[in-house]
Amino acid sequence: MEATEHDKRKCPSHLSTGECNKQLLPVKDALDILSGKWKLQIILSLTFGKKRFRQIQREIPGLTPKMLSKELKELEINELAVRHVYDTLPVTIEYELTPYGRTLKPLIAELHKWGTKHRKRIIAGSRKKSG
Amino acid sequence: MEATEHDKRKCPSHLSTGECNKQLLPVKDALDILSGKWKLQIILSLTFGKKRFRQIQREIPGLTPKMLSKELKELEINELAVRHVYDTLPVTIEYELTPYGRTLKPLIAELHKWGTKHRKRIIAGSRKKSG
DNA sequence: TATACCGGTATACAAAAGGAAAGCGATATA
DNA sequence: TATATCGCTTTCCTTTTGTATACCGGTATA
Repeated sequence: MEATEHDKRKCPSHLSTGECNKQLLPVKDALDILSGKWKLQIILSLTFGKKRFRQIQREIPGLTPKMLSKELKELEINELAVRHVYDTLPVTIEYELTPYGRTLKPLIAELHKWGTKHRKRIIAGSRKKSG
Repeated sequence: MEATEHDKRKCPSHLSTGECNKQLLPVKDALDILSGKWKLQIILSLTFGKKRFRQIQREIPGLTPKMLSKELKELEINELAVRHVYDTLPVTIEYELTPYGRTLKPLIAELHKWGTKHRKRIIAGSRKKSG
């Protein structure tokens, strides 16, 4: 009843392969937004308040201005962060998480939850393998 | 009271920068497991039952054996999938999601939820920008 | 004048991810 | 003998991602 006789079975009968993949698009979107070497750290940095460019850079060792610039732009495009320009002399610029950006919080919390369990499991597993 | 006078503020006072980054490691783990061009599709394919190598490949247009092989290995290492070798002639091989692999479901659902809202928001936004 | 900070950009390069195509040993089919 | 299927691996190549470094115009500070 559960062996190898399901050669044609793929998706639930009401979904074509194409529809299945379509379901994955939003998942990929969410994943893309969080992916990239510095995104999470930058988002985390901004959850603690408005920050200036150099300030973020100083907080995150190894982060180059090019990368920071690029990632901040992506956050802006996705409306997760805003760039404020203050009319001082010289101009002061600050980046801030938007309320929308803060809606990522529960999602990141879920990732953290699963990731924490996974760390325990895999580390425990590798200990066992040689014991 | 919320302008530029918080130059030293970074993390909550009880967390050092190092501790903050440590909190991000499990999040990155979870992200890494789901990242990669074909992972989600492969996982999805396996949620509908055991599958043989070529079978998965046929279901996912564009997926090369090299990539499939690589991604399946990663799933195995993380104990999200198992590789069964049946003693037939020639040997038959099947891949299956583990119960542990199925624990990804709620996480993927969360990603889907957020991603769906985000799609709507960004698509609506880009319509507005030229209207 | 020289130095440093600000908010970045530009250029060149290296590393990682992914794609295209061929091939391998085995079995089956004609 | 020639062809095809299975479960992959290998090699070479392109694209994407990230790094290193220098630089820009502007202001401030010595």
